[in-house]
Amino acid sequence: MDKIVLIDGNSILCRAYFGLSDLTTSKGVHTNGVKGFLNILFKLLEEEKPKYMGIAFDLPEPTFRHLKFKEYKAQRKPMDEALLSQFPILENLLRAMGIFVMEKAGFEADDLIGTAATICAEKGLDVSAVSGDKDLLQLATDRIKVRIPTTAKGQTVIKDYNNEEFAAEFGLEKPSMIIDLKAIMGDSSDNYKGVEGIGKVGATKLLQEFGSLDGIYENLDKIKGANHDKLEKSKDEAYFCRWLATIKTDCDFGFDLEKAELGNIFTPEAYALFKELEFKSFLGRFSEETRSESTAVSSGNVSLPEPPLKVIKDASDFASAFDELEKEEGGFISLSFAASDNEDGFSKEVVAAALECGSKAFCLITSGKDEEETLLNGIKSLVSDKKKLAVCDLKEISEKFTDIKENVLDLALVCYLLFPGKNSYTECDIARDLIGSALPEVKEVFGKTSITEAVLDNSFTGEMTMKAAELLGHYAHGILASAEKGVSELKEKDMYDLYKEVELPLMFDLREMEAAGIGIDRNALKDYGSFLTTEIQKEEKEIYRIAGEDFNINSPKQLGEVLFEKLKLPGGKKTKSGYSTAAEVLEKLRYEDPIVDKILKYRELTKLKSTYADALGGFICPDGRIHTKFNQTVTMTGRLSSADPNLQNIPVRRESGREIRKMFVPKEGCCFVDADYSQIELRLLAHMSGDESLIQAYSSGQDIHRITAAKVFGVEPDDVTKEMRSNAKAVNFGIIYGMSSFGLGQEIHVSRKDAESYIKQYFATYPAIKEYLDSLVEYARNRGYSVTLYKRRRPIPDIKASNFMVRQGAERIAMNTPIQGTAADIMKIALVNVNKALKEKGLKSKILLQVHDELLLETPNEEKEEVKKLVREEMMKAADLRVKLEVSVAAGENWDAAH
DNA sequence: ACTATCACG
DNA sequence: ACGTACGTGATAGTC
Repeated sequence: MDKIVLIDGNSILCRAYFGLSDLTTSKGVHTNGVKGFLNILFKLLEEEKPKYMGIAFDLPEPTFRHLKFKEYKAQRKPMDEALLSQFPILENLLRAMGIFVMEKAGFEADDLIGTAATICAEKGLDVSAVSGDKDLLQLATDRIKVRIPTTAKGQTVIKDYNNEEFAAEFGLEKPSMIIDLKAIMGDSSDNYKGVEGIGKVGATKLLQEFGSLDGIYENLDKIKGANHDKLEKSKDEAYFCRWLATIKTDCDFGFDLEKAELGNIFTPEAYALFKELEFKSFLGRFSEETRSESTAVSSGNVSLPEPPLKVIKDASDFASAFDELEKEEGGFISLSFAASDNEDGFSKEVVAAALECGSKAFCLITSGKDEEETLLNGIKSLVSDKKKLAVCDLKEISEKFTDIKENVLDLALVCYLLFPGKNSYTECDIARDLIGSALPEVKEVFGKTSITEAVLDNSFTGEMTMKAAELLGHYAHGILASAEKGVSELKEKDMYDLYKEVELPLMFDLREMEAAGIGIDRNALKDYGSFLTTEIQKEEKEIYRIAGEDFNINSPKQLGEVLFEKLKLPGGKKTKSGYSTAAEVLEKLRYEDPIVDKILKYRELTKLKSTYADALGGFICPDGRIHTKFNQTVTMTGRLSSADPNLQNIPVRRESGREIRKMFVPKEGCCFVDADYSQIELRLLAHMSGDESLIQAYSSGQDIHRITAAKVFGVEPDDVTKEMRSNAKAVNFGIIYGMSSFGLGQEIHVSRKDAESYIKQYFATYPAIKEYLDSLVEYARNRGYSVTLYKRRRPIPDIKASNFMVRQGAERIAMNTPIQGTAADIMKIALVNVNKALKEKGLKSKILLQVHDELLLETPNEEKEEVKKLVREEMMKAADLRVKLEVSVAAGENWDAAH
């Protein structure tokens, strides 16, 4: 049977707009609603595979009905400009995709859908009517299915209504009865009242008894008491509301089924618009052909003329290129490179480099280490204080450029500071975000993620190499064109120092750390893995025995069924897809059944085995060490992150996990020196808020959690119990996270009310902190972003969200980011200074890891005492605050022992 | 590609 | 009446 999907464009766009957090293109065009709309549209197309589709929009005109509506709707808040602006964008996009847009002056989208749905149902089509609210429900029949998608966190769930579902939810026989229901109960969103004093429950009861509004009034004398009077009084209003609530099914707007037939919606025109709207995730849906057809239409508009690119494959001709570049004027020479993996497993070899300066552009292609060296020396000879090297993401080859590190402008770092929170900082992103020009994506040109991969796969056939060279040329051009803008933007936002003094030198240091790697005891790791296997098998056996069946314990779905259905443990639904089996939930069921303990144990062991014991082994390089990647452009707060493997989440809290940590070992003749800031975030809170009593507590060197406990619980510091101290500690953490009483209560297992009183007491003790946190929210509200002591910014658009939950989340972020971010800044400064001091003193010690407030160094035994002292001092003096930064240092023969 | 879970700060 | 602490990354399971 052929199908038609009819969509209420207004209502779905609104729903998508409020469901998705703010999203704008680099030019500031709001697109979140359109994006959400498309998510829903694609989901519908996939689920239903309709032959026809129509999307209706309101186009009101001052007819009588609309005058009436206007009167009612005038009292609604005016629509956001950010939402309003997305209607024309969406309609254009739909038209470009060849989708039938239904609108006619003087008609509401509801009425157009009602009419189209009726016509189609009569023709025998299956109809799906899609709306973001329940207004369309009255249309539901066996033939017409009303579908209501909800968007939460980018995820779309669609609820369907036929006769049955409707009856189950509303307790009314037929969907059409919703008209009468609304007539009585009114509709607050449209601001009409219906019968005053009768709400949903009362109205439903009346309709169940009398069948319809007419039925009710025909039997008015049978209705006793208050309802009788209310109904009598509001009769006119009720009938008027029924008229308002009725969706018309006979609008004459010339509905033509043929026009609604769907063709290929992924047209070249649509592709161009998708690109313009920067919907990268959707681009993959377009075919290769469409893409190339479209790129012919929408060419990039780089703001400088692109010089012709000379490709040089013969290294003996490199010198002439360098000569020509040397003569060019300009503050920057740009570099875009392709690098292949070396056999050591972590370093790279530059195999091609595009360079552009002034009006000259070259792409130099190398083969072999010697040629690489010629290339690198040539590049570096061109760079000076007056002509800086502009690049994107130099880190992976930065060890080759340490001699010119002062004169590097890494635009990936620049753009991270300017626009944190993006998921990538490629040349394409940079050129787009800084100068609004569109560079071709690697993926579009090669269908692969990296140029090297594409080129090497094709074993350097001439054609592929030329294509790669050309692409690198575009990138070098985009980078050169973006460099000035990047610097001026940084300066305007007062972040140039942060870039020059912190992020740029840090990049070189991080690369040193990555290259150094860390030693790990391969055999111990393997043995522990085997041990875990036998332990896991024991637990598994017991679990199956108690459950009375074998099942996949790793599947939350199956586990939930066993625990809550088969074994009937108490605990209801918690997550979207079923029962929650998180440790937090299971912890409370410990005493209900011995299986729970075993599952917790099983989880602990399998986590250790799969994420650590097994996985880490796979990262050991030929040198016997693990070389993690420290990402410098990932987090929203300014922290680093570690990946491949993540060495910032190696277990420490439990003994079983610390076994893993013990396997990280220094090389022969060395020990580990581990230094960590003690309570840096709380100390920062004291400094930044200026709260005298917290500052005082710190400067007198007292146990801060104990002091807090004494003040919050109203006892002498000596009378603070263990439990009071640990609760106070949770309060201290909570403050940093912008806590809610609910969250705190959850964390320390007390009622929301008790938690509330702790918080109240805390703020009474430290009044300046309350003021400070409020001021952070106020700041973010006024400026749309938060800022750290060192001027790092984080945009917080949701601070103005109309959705309470979303806004409150943003407020917590506004409270946390300046603290967490400043701590991150300070650690970065400390890291750079420690590394500098080590070098100045000619020490051989190396920083291996950074774990947010901790540095791990590998130190020759004879340097141990000197390095301990040096690291501690450098970390302490990284920032000069009203509260002294305390650093604890220790040495050990493995990471656990040093910590 | 997304969810649930859990490791760390 | 909502549904709730901040920031990451990896795994296994499910779609």
